[in-house]
Amino acid sequence: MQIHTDFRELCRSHGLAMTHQRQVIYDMLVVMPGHPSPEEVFDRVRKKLPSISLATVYKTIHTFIESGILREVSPHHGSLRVDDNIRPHHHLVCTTCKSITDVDDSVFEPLRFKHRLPQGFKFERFAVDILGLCPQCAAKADKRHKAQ
Amino acid sequence: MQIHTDFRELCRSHGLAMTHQRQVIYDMLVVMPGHPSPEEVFDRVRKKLPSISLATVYKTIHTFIESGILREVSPHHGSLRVDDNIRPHHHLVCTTCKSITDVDDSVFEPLRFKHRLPQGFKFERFAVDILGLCPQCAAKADKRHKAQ
DNA sequence: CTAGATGCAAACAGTTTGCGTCACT
DNA sequence: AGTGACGCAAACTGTTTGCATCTAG
Repeated sequence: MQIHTDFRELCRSHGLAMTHQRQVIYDMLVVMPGHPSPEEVFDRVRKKLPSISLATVYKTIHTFIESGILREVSPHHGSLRVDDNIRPHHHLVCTTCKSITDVDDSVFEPLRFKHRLPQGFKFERFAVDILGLCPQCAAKADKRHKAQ
Repeated sequence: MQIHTDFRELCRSHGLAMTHQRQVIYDMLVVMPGHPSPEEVFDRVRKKLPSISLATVYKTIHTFIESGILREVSPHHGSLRVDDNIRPHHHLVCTTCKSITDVDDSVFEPLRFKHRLPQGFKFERFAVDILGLCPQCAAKADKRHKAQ
């Protein structure tokens, strides 16, 4: 499923040091179904590496995310956010500052299924995040880029 | 923007008791832009209602969500979830048990913008959640429904 | 040899809970 | 009058940090 079969190579190509812990965490990650939380990863990695600490799992996952080896499922974990907008709409989400702005659902063509959903899933609605840089963060990134 | 202008009526139609705290929280909520967190709501409500407690704000927001007056922006707050799938895909999310399953992005026609995004927003990618009931939760809900 | 990774414990942030009191219906 | 809402403090869960030690490059 992954392009890199060799973890050592994967680390090198992303500028990361290769450690035993990282190897075991990564191997576990790609094998666990359903998008595990750090705690779940820790519980399983622990069985192979009894002395590992939860802090290391967190740090490693963040390192993987920053280097692009992994993604987080959603930019919205962290805190409950309230939506009082009852009209159909989607969210413009800044990947840097995490700000959320509404856009009307007419910004794009209605979503149309091409295939059936997996058997037994009872569809309710879509929630679409349009990820990118908000005007403020885009401007800052631009400046930083020019300065270099 | 809201259909109900009268909060007392809104409560009645959702089977909720009307209290001063709920009124102030609700008024604040619809006025605050950018999908505030409970803490942010608390900070502002406090200025009008100095004796209110954070716990009440949390309880009230949950009450509003359960009764359908509000929604949460995302079903994914709470804990970091890791995604090792580098292929374009979307997520089937169960609104009851919060389980997440991947579906290939070919389940529906590619998203096509109809209008431009707001000026200055630098688009990166979409993240689509397909919300509904997973097979297990759908089956349970069905049983419960028949039992009544 | 040295920068950076690990493990531990303590600190934090966000959220929930138990319980006595108070207020809507 | 009775059910449920409120306020407070304490408990909990998920996450981060500081620091001493160890290890990959």
